[in-house]
Amino acid sequence: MPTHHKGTDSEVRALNAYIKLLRASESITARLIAFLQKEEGFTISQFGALEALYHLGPLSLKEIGEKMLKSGGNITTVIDNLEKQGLVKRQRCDKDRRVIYAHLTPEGEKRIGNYFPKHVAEIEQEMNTLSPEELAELGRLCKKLGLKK
Amino acid sequence: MPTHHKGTDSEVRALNAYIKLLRASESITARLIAFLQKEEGFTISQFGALEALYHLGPLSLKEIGEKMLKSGGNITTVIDNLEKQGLVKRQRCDKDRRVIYAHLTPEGEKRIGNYFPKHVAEIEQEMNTLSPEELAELGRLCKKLGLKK
DNA sequence: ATCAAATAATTCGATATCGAACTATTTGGC
DNA sequence: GCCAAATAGTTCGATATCGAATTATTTGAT
Repeated sequence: MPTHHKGTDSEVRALNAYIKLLRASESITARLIAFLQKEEGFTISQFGALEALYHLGPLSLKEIGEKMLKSGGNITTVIDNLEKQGLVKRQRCDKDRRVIYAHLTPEGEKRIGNYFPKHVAEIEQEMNTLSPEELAELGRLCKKLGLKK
Repeated sequence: MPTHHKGTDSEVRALNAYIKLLRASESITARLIAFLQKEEGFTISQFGALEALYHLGPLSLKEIGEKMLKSGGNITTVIDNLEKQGLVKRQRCDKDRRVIYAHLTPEGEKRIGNYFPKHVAEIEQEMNTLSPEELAELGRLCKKLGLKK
């Protein structure tokens, strides 16, 4: 058997908790992506962009990147692919011509508006293994971690 | 202002908890990836494969895919790139010639063996915002979620 | 008013990732 | 023993993702 890493107790506790956090997040998200794919054929990034535009209205590509925690080059690609599908349209800003806004087309609005409630229902199904109190506690602990740095 | 989704209380609780779970997992992982990139230049997938081989010994490509929850086609690519860098080597199995094992080269062993403790130390830094009791509770809640389905 | 620095978006090359089609090999039922 | 089905890996086309270089535009300091 190969040599294993020996950590301090504190490291072992941290590592175990992190692995479980990651597994939970990844496995739930994987099932949400599978559902999304089956229902609408959107990728998770396409869904993220559509959802931001749906809830916040037209956004610059930079703003979309900030919401989604993704690089500028990536947002260009994702919006390209949504525009090809006719779900989103670009519009250059008149005040500042460096900026380009993306907004939903009627078709895009319809598709995401139809899908979003199903997405939330799926999340509820995934999370309802936990009681309301447990959900609140999980939220509190995750918030503390996410704020780090 | 655009129209927002109205969900049941249960949906709202689930959605809020899920978003925090995702944010915590993504933001910690993003910082771990940045550190990994800076220290060793590995991608997260390369790290995942190296770490599995380091702790478990030689594995078939299929086994690596199962550990990493990734598709077969993806594992082929990741192992290709590690092999190009001379960190891993493929070896066809004699008993069952469909199977290919990957094993660390001495260079690969050295690189991952040197890096892994730093990785754990980073995780400890990230997670030590929470007390040992909170880490245990987080682990318990995440485990319950991950097991779903 | 001018020009350097900052900012927004795009492009490009590398890697990741999926899923489907394909190849090689093994296994199981007859 | 033979062939169909299962299994392991690869290939391919599409999308994602990063970070660095590039282009266009705006801003700020002098």
